[in-house]
Amino acid sequence: MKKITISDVAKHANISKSTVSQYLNERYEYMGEQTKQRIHESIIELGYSPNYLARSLKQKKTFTIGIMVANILHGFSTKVIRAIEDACNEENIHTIVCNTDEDPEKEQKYMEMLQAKQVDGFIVFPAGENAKVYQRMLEQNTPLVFIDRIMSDLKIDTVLMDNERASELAVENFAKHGHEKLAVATPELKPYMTPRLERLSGFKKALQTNNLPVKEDYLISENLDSLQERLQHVFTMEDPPTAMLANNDLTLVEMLEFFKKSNIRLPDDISIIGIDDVPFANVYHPGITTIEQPAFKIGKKAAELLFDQINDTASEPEVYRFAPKLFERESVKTLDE
Amino acid sequence: MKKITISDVAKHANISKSTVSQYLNERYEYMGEQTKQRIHESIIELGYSPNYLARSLKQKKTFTIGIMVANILHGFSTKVIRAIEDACNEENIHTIVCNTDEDPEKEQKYMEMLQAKQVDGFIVFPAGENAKVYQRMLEQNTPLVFIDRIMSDLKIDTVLMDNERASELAVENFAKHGHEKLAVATPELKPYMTPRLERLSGFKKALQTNNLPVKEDYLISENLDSLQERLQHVFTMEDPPTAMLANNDLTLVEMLEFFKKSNIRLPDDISIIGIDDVPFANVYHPGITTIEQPAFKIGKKAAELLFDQINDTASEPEVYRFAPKLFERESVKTLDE
DNA sequence: CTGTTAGCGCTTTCAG
DNA sequence: CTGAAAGCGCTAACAG
Repeated sequence: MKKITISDVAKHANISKSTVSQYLNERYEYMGEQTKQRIHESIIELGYSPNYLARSLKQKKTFTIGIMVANILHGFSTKVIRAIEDACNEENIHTIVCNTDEDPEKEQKYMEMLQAKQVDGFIVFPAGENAKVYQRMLEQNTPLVFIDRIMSDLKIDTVLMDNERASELAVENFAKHGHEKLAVATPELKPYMTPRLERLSGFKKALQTNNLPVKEDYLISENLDSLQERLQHVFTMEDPPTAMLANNDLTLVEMLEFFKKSNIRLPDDISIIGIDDVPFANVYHPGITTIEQPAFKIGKKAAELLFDQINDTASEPEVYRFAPKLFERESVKTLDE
Repeated sequence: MKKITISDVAKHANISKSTVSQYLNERYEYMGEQTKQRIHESIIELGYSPNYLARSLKQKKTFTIGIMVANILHGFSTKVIRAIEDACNEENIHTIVCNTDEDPEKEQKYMEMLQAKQVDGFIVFPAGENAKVYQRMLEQNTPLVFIDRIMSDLKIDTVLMDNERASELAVENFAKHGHEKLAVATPELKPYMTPRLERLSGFKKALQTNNLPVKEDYLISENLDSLQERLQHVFTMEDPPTAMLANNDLTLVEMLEFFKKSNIRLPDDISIIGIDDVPFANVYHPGITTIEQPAFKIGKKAAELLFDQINDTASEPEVYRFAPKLFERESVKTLDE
């Protein structure tokens, strides 16, 4: 089946290409009613469908954006992406999402290929040390917004959760229930991993403002692979914590696995709170108190900021933070005096 | 910053456009070593990056495919997508994924827009009654492969799990542990929802081959919203089941919620198995025996089939089924005589 | 080994 | 109100 083009339609309707083009772009201000009719009929008769590629080439706009994410398998990313896609759908924009696996080279390659495909902009969860790449985009005026990680050297719109507030929420909840020996577990820290860093610093700050002791041994930052060993160590200390914050969902799962294996009972032996939403929070025994990231708000905002940049209606780049929300369930035990 | 094009490079290198084009496409068979050098230098000096749009227009190939999925928030879809993207990455193909929310109109609109963008093909989780749309694609020779749902009227490559086998696996496991009163819960059935249908039919068949009674009351197919009520009813019958299969992850969660609320203990009061992988299977008390879909294999195969169609190396359309895998944990109790 | 030429399918002045 | 013509950036014969 041969591709049929605008010229075929024009010929069929006995009219010129440009008029058909006008019609397609709904610029029928001065167009004859019957011309319109004729075009319309020809289009359906021929089963014409326009070639956006050609249009984009001319208009220098593809109505396509790129999203760079570490891994779509991660729940937070997936939600953010969904929110972005919903926002894009309203504007008839499509999204190409790429998994960088936290590999800066892979990210760079993807971004360059998408640029070659002339995408209108990028929303990226930055994969670490790629500053020069972003810098170049900036210089080329490529619309760009970051999610989740702040790169302080770069003037780029960034949207993320108020991570310090999240830890604070957790600490306050533990404190309210009478806990004083608070621990936190976070995966390995890297300088560009804003959320982990901020959640940890927020935790420490909150300890202080709540006049709670900060014990270095309780501040666990460890590769997920070896987290369980580390926990093993902490929970065989003579004065183990009574409450523990999981800095993200993966950490939570590791913790739970460890507790299960070690026969440490929730919430009697240990109270926990997890940052990040997990699908089983409700059905677990006990239900797990969680602090959710406003993933949809974050995605929506990021999309809006990008659209503003694309449409040249953007203001100065800023960092936008969204409030976390605590869902109290049963995993924090109330301690009596 | 003005976009710099192939002509600029040609001019800068004192050479013609076509030679530069050759260079870019690595057809430097007869190209002078120094010409190559010159081009190379000009390219970096000018910071040239090719415009794939223009190339695609000419070549009639965009190296982009569309994926239509009900909702990326669903775990199975996400995994399949990830597998597809990995396969695409090897071929330098990009994917545009669209959420249809099971809405055929939305699906149709998306597919038509992507066709207008000249994508090279589609992988789709069909959203129900859109046969005419697919039919048209077929007639236009648009490469197309289905995942998860079979549309028997259409000759289209389809890849999915062997769903009947999954239920059979569950029944066998229950039987092995001495259970005879087996129930199954599935969300609402629609004629095009192959997996649900097949899992249910597989369940019944397996009951028979294992000489187990099939009791209609135990075959629960219900909207997720009202599933809990229905379970309530089943578990207050005089002769409740001792084992129950959750036909998918969402159903599992509903079931667990119900059991928790109703103080029905796992696995003492009820044994369960869930089809679909869930992130908490291991950490739950008790660990939940699950039957996993080979999502990655499915995604990979779908991508390969699509590539074959794109490259005109495809054989006759077929249905490909992949084996499920059972992970035994602690949610099935062994019954004594 | 390199340059010329003619498009890919569409949009967009600019005349008429 | 409609048509002619140029051109978006690149590729692909075909000459030379």
